[in-house]
Amino acid sequence: MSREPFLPMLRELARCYQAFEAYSSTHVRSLGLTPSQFDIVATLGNTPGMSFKELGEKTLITKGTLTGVVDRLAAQKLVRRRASPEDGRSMIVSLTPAGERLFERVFTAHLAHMRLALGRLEAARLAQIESTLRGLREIFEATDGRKAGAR
Amino acid sequence: MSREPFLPMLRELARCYQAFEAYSSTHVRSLGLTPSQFDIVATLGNTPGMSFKELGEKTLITKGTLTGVVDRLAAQKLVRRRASPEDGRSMIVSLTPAGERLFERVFTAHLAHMRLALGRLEAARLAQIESTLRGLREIFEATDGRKAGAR
DNA sequence: CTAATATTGTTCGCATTAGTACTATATGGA
DNA sequence: TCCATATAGTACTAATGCGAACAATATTAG
Repeated sequence: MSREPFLPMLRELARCYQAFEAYSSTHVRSLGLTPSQFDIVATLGNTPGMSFKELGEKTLITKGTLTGVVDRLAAQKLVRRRASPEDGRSMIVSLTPAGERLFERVFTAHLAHMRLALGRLEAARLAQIESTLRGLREIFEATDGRKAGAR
Repeated sequence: MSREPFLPMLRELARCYQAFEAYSSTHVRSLGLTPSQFDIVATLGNTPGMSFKELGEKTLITKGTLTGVVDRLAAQKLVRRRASPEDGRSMIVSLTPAGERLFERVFTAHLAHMRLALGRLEAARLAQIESTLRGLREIFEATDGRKAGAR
């Protein structure tokens, strides 16, 4: 068979992320937003707005997807686009007043929901988990996938 | 602001999983499969087949999605459905001979690719990461999201 | 046995996702 | 200046992904 010692760990990574997503997104959807829409509203809250590029980096949504998600939020009058005064290629996305109100309501509720699950974890434990995750992420980011055949 | 101590950890969880997905799926796609298709082929490899329910549980793909993914694999003659002899509601999915050949080729290549990134991690370190992830997952699974308002 | 209930897989609607090609604009160097 | 290249966002395609409704079959209460 395979006998690769890292497979159980990878399986647990996928299951852990799925469990987080299931816990978080069920609540987000009950508030009337998709997870992506929530990410965007939460990221734009209490900011003067930002470019698609910056918004994509913060939310981990690729630009092709972002166009569509912002389109649907704009159709609901929750965000607005305006041209960047500095870069003719760039668009600034920001919350409308209705978007700000939604942000206040939904972000607070979602924080409370997450606190339900994670509120009992101590700071040191949180830091340890975060450090473990960062270490693993850096391994993937540092590995050059192009030389897949190399030893 | 928020000042929730768990937010940085959640952000790192999302980034870590994304980095894994990016590393893994780029390679899988270069082999001609989508990540979901690869998961299914890898799960069915070296088995006599299994029901949609079991396949969905192992791959973390929900049943509604699974129908479509299996449809597309079946259109490529890589998997086949047959009725379960035990349960009239249930379908058994298994690899065709072409699917078996694909499994051998693609699974081996993907393991090598993952070994590139993770091969240097020691067993103890892997176990520690896995344990951290399992602990976090169990917190999400144990928390009843329905009483979101409760203390 | 029979009605109520649960489970399995499919279908549907809607939204996201990655990848690629494309347009418009910026930026660099000759 | 002018050209080559890089970058920002959009358009497009194909494939997930989830939730809800559905038909067929199984299970259980009575």
